[in-house]
Amino acid sequence: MWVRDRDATLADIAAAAETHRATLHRHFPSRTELLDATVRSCVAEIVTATEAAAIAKGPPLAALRRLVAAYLAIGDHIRFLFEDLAVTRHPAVAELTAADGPVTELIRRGQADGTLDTSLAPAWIERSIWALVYAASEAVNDGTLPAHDALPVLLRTIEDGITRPRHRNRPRGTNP
Amino acid sequence: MWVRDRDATLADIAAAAETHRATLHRHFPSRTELLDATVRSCVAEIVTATEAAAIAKGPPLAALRRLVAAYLAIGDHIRFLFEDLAVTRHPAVAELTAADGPVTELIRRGQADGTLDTSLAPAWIERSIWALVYAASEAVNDGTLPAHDALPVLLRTIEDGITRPRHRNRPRGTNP
DNA sequence: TCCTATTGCGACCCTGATGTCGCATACTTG
DNA sequence: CAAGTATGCGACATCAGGGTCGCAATAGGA
Repeated sequence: MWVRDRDATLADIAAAAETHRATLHRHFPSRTELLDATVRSCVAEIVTATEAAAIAKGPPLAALRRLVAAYLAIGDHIRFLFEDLAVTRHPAVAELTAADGPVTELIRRGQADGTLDTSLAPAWIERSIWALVYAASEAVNDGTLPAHDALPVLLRTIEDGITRPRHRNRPRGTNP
Repeated sequence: MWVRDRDATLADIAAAAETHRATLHRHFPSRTELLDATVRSCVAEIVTATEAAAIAKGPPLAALRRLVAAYLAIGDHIRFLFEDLAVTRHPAVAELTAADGPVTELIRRGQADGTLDTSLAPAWIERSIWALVYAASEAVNDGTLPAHDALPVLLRTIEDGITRPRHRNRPRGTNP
């Protein structure tokens, strides 16, 4: 796979790509440019997924669920961007998370219509979603969480936390 | 501070410790031994905090709250251990998270007494707690979340998720 | 078929970081 | 005060990894 470990040598990466180190240098003059390109590619993937989820339309909670599902589906990319601080601090990634973007807007909509907790700051809600999506993806990746439960479990955790439900009257989950 | 960046040169670390690189080598022959020692120290800190929270005693939810508060208080250490994959994979850390330890036991107790959701696997609950504690610590660290709200906000998120409360009848939080 | 672009491959240099030593200088402890 | 210990300090060896180059082989298109 790609740059699984940031420690990976260019030789390792080339080997993983079944090519030669020199060839790698022909495409990406320096190591940092390779990293940049990879990061940008991943960020683009996430942006695409976000747009595909049509966040701005429909009830906020449903939109949020679509978004989370979309993110979980590209968990590899999410993990790559957030598993390494040096990558996470990359401008492109920082912009993705820090910015007051469409996700923040969605959260505000959710708070406005009474779906989401207004006592939590949108920035924190957004961050906690990222954190849980990352955790779920990691869990799926290392086999702790079966892939087919991952989404409902993740949604349940994000929406209602880990305590026992007091009353269960809202539909949830996307699979039967 | 310590090994804030794993990329930090030994010279950097020595400088940060206001000492000389050679002196560092006298204490820790190799770089990896230094890392080991630091990781072990952090893990020990966490173990101590866990024990101090007296997890095994009292109502599970209250115990969980004590635990989360304790973890948040040593957020620096938690971040250090989890912000870098190479560190996270360190045997000592892996043992801390993967093991079926006292926290897992606490979660089982919580599920048994009806406090925690039994539809979520204990391993997942444990992981999501780590993820949210990490996220909160990070948020406090970078100024996104005011330090004084961090704990109640974190507990709220862990326990009830991000959706609007249907009924609020349980006391929460440790500060007025 | 021939021409061109791309790749494989090995050799090379260079930089930066690690690890080692020897010595001079405090600092503490008896 | 004296001995032993820890530290500051610079010099040095080593080495892994990044980046460059030239050349042969191959593929692919006109």
